[in-house]
Amino acid sequence: MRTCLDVIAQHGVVGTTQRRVAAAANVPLGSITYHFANMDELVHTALDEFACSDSRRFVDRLKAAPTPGAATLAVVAIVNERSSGPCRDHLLTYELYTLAARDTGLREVANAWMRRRRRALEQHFDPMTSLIVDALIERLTTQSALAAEPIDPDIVRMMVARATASIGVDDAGK
Amino acid sequence: MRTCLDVIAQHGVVGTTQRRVAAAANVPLGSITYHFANMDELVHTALDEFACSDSRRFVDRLKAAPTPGAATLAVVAIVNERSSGPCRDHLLTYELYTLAARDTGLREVANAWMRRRRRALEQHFDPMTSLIVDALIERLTTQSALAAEPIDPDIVRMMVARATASIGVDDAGK
Amino acid sequence: MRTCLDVIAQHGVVGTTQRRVAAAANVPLGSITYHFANMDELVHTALDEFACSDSRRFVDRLKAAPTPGAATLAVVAIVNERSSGPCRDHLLTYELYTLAARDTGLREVANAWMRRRRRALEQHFDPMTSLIVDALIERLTTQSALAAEPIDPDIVRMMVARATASIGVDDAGK
Amino acid sequence: MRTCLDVIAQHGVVGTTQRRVAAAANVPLGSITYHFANMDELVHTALDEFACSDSRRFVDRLKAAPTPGAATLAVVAIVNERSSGPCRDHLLTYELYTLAARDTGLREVANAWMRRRRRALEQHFDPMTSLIVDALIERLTTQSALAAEPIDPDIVRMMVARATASIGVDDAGK
DNA sequence: GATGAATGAGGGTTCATTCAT
DNA sequence: GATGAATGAACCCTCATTCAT
Repeated sequence: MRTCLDVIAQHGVVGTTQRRVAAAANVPLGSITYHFANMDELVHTALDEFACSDSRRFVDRLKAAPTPGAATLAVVAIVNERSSGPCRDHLLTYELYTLAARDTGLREVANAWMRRRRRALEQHFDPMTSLIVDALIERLTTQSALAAEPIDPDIVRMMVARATASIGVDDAGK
Repeated sequence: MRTCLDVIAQHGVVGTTQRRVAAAANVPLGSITYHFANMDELVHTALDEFACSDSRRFVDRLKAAPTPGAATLAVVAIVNERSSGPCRDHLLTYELYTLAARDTGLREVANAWMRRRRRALEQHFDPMTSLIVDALIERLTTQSALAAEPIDPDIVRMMVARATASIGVDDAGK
Repeated sequence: MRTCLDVIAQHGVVGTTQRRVAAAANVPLGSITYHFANMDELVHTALDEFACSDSRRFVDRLKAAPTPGAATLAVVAIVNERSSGPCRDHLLTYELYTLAARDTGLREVANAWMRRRRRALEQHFDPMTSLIVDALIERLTTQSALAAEPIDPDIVRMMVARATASIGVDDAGK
Repeated sequence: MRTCLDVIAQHGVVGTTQRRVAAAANVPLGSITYHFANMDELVHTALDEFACSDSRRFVDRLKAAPTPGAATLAVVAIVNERSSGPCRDHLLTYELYTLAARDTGLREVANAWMRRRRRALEQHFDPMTSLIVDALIERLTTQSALAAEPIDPDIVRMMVARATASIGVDDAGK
């Protein structure tokens, strides 16, 4: 099952075939169609699991932060990790988005995923800031995935600080 | 050529075949392989053109804004339009991102696209704010594309205002 | 077992699979291969039973006729029933013929079936007439199964009368 | 195309696959699906052609007979040929019947075929006799195809004579 | 004895690509 | 230059059959 996600990450949904998954997982070809009625069901199940496990990691991380400041650092860490490491998660994220735009079933998966991330952020920040921070995380990840060189961690820190700082300012204004 | 983008938007890169494009464009099948060496080249060319024309519209729109306030309004308008209308542009955007994550050639196309958008924003905002605003635009667009109901325009206005407002505050602090 | 015949009648031998039979009979899939060594054996057994029960009905019916005239009426009734009702029997008959033409085992089944029918007729008619009547029954059944509208019962009566009448003439000549 | 009929005759519609037809015809596999949209279309087309050419031979033969007596001899000849030679035609006939019982498109093909045969007979005999003779032809053919040993030509002659003779008798009675 | 999970061969079909016209 | 007929590789999927339970 995780193998399927690896195949999707490597070849894209476009290049994900039963044969490739079966070969990568070292299981007979027939077992794929035996356990999953459809090719669609296979991809759906795999991406669903990805969305769940990925958001769980995200949520756990933010839950562990005691203060907004710590939460900010956690966000910075998340972005930096994604920027540096292999972009498997980022690739899968975009495959999910792309399919979700057309497949009603996956749409709810993607929605739930975004919702969970936002809720985790809202434990530390107000809703608007949370959405902005979430947007920033994704944008920075995308940028570093596409850019030739990784983003400077310092810049990431500054950007996240700026995005979260606005609350303080805003709250002060109230 | 534009027909190809329509096919991609409708069926995804996954479901884009020479036959479908040829049929949709009312051109003979052979002409596809005649003008484009590869299937990849066809998709590449089409998405390249999309990235150019889409960013051109974006840039023109911001260039027409005389003040940062007007630019803010322009951004709000852009988000609202994308949220309400058919999501063709959004679909193509994600197809582009997804392919770009794997295809070196398209990566540069996507990079250039993001760069152009950011530069357009930087005519009115500082670089960090620009990136945040850009992130916000994309996030809101994605959200409305996946959500069942469109986002409330008022909320969009408030969010963009918040994102752009931070500069003023920040600048004031300096 | 009767369920298997239903499946054959509905989908043809072409579309008869163990899964379909098992599902239709509400028995576990494994029980099919457990009781029948082969798929062929299953079909063979089913068609054999059909041939037996079908010819038994035919024979009983003719045996009940006291005179050649009553036998003629019985034949007319048989044709009319087959023409009007659901063509399950006719479908199975043709599946049997088609398979028998290639399968030696089923060939004997089909032969025995035709023999029994002929013998039943020969209780009332001479051999030649019996064969002609048998031929007529089948032809009329086929025709009504393929035709859009059922055959007029009156015509059936006349045709059968004509076919059987020849004996009288023949016998008179002797 | 004729090769397809050969494959059907040899393996039955059950065992007729694109690969087998392609191999038998010495054409590439792709050409099958290129020229025929469906597997069904292939079989339909092939059986249609068979029905046409077979009935044409039948019709031509009867048309060449100058008198009812000559027609009777022609019928006997037809039955005898079918009984002795390879049963290709008989096999195809039954495949056609079996499929026609379920496929609306082929049903018309089978109907037209039977109609043409009957019309040819009606040039020499009255309608009822024609139908009886037609039935007899088919029954004798079936019988010889399924029987171990071929039918005695003399018996065939007598049976056909009996079937056609009835008219004379009947007409005399009027 | 009875079951159903597992297998892999083979099915129809789609498709990018080639090349004679 | 432009076309579409032709090709065969590869796809998803169905299925009879096996065998551990």
